[in-house]
Amino acid sequence: MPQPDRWIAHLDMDAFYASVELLRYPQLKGQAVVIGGRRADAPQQRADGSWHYARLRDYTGRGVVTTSTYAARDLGVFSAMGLMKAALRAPDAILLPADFDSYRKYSRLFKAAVAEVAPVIEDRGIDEIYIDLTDVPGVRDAVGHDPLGGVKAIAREIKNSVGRATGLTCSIGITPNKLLSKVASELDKPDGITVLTMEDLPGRIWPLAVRKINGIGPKAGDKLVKLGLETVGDIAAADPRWLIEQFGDSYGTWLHHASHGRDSRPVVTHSEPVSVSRETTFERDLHAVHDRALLGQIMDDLCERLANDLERKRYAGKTVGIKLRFEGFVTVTRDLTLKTAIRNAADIRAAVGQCLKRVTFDKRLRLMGVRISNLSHAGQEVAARASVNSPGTAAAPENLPLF
DNA sequence: TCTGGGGTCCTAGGACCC
DNA sequence: TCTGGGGTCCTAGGACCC
Repeated sequence: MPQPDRWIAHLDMDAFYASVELLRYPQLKGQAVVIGGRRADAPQQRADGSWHYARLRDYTGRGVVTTSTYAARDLGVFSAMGLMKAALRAPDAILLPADFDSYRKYSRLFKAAVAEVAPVIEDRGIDEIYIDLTDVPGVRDAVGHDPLGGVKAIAREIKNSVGRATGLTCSIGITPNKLLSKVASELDKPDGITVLTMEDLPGRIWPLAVRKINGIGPKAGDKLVKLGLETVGDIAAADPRWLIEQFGDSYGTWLHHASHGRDSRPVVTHSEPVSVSRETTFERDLHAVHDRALLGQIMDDLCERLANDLERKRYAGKTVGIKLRFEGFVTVTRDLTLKTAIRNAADIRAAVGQCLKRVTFDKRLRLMGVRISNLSHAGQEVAARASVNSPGTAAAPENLPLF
C-alpha cells in the first residue's frame, strides 16, 4: 500500500470547558451541565458541606450556551444555543459561569503535552490543534511494514501525554491532510482515534452530511441541500462546472476538491494576528439619544480594554473600526484608516468618534464593538500621542447624536 | 425563546496612481 | 469625437470558525 506523503493529525479536546469544570466539581460527573451566561452564579458550598448550583430554569436575560456536557447534549442542549431556549429543554441542568483564565491554563498544558511528542503544531483556538506527524520518528520508521500501526501508536502516546498533564480526554483524527483529519476527529468522539487513508473516502466520508466539512456553514449547507446535494458524496458526484455556476469560481472549485478529500494546506506553526477587537452585547437594547451617556461610557470602556490588549501584546494599528448591532440583529461596520499607527485609548476613542458620525441611529442598539487592524509591532518608544489624525476625506455632514 | 465574543478570509466597488 | 489597463489601498458586508 502506498504511504501518503503526509500524516496530519487533528486533535480536539472533548467538551473542553465543561470537562475543565468537572475537574473542579467532580461531583457533577455524569450530570447535565451547561457553561455560559453573562454572570451565572458560581456554585456555593453550604455550612453542612452540600452544594448549591444555579439551574438553567432560573436564568433570565441574554446569553448563549458556550459548552455543554454530553449528558446535557442528550437533552438537546448544544453550543451557541440561546440560554432561554436551552432552559426549556433542560430546566434542571446546572449552569456554571465561564472561567476563561482556567480554560486558557489547561489549553497551555495540553498543547505543551502534545509538543513533547510531536512538535509541529498549528494552533486552532483554545481547544484544538493540527499536528504534522510526518517526520515524527515512530511514523517514518513504520514505512514499509505497518504505517497505520505506527501512526496509531503515536496518537495513543499523544492522548496519554495530554491525559497525564491535564486529566482530560481528547479525540484525534489522522489522515493525509487537514481537511480530512478535521472530519475524522469527530467520527469517534469522545476519547477516540480515527485513522483514514484516501481509500476510506467513499466508505467513511462520502456518506456524511455536507455540513460536516469545515468551510461549509449554514448558508452554503442550506443551498447545497436545496440543490439536492445532501452528502459529501453528492458533491463529489456533481459536475465541477455546475458547482462553479452555482457557487462561483473560487468556492465552487473548493467544494469539488474538498468533496474528493483534496487539501494541500500546510500545518502553520506561527502566525501574526490580523486584528484585535472588543465588543459587548447589552442587557437591554439601548436608545442612541435616551441612553447616550451610558453608550458613551460603554464605548470609553471598550476603547480602554482594547488599548490594554494592544499594550499587553505590543501592537499598534492604523485602522480603527466600529461595529454596531441594532435590534433586529442588523449589523453595521465603519472603518477609518489613519496616517500613523496608534495604540492608546484616547486616540482609539477619537477615531471611533469619527466612525460614529457616519452611522444613522434609527433603531435601538444591542451591541457595540471596537476593532483595530493594519497592525504593526509597537516599538519600545511609547505612546507619544499620535497627533490627532484627521481623516483624509472631507468631514461627513454633522450627524447627531454622537457619543 | 431570538441569536456571545473573539477571530479569519473573501468579495466587490471606488479612489488613485502610473 | 467616448474612453487602456494594471496595481494597490480603502471600505462595507458577509460567511465561517472556535
